[in-house]
Amino acid sequence: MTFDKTDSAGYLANHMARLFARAIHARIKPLGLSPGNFPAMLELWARDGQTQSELVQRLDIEQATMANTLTRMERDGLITRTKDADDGRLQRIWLTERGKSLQNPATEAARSENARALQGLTAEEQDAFLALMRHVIQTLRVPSKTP
Amino acid sequence: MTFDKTDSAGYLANHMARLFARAIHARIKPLGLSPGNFPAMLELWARDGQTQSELVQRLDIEQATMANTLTRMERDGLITRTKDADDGRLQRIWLTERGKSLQNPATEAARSENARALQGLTAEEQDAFLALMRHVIQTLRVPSKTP
DNA sequence: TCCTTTTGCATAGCGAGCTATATAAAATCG
DNA sequence: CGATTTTATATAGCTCGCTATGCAAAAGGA
Repeated sequence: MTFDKTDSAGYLANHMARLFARAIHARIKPLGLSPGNFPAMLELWARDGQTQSELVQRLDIEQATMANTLTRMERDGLITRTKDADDGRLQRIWLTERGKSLQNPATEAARSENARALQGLTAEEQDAFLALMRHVIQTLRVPSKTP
Repeated sequence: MTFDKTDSAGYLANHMARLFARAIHARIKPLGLSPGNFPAMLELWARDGQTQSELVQRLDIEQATMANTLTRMERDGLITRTKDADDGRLQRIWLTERGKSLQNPATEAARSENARALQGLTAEEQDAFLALMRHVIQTLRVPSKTP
């Protein structure tokens, strides 16, 4: 039995994600951003002052991964962390002025890279592609019970 | 201007690839494999004794990444490396017996995880999804010239 | 109230991706 | 032929994903 990697959804997903990361990295590096902190920035641009656990939940990232990412982002002057006054366990995450100022250029970079990646597809194909990815993501999010 | 991550091909690609990696990792861990060495194993199962640079080219992975992956695979008893007699620069990569023996269980694991991920899609939708990913990969492989 | 459990975050340690750089062997060029 | 360039691999050092653990604060139960 042969196994053709170009017929494997998992292989193609990995390859495509690596190519997206390479491309977006090249675009946002001049802004002082990197692919790993982009999702957190998106969340914070939408609502500043979220807690770490809120970000973890919304982005489907492990808590430890988020903690490390936030440490790098703080080091790089994108965010600050403050303890919540009411609940001493909570760390609230706040964008710095520099972090806020990157919203327009960064989202513009992402938008244009997305457009480039989907170029050559009709509008209907683009919509279908996004819908298919969302569907597969939903399916994969329910863990497989390997019996 | 809002930026919805669930409308972003790059964000969805990253999320989907992480979910695939989590799932396939759970399935092949009992075999002593991990997601990163699966592509190299696929190549070697198809043709044993390839050089590192051949693997790099076929898998679209950076040379340094491949070198490190092969070091781990050698450590884990999946492969051995031998210097080529004719060209002293070349390292040829050979599967161990254990490496060869994993072909059937590993490809079976990948096949069934792929099937699970695409479950709920019609056969036509599944084909279309793979074709769309291949198309986007081809587009992304030509580097963007940011002017 | 005190003890236990739950929750939120941090840290250690590994895999796997990347860039940049070093080194050896082969190929090429004057 | 000798010097230079090219090719193949290795290494250093970073990001960012993961699991496993530890610890402090809050919540809940006897």
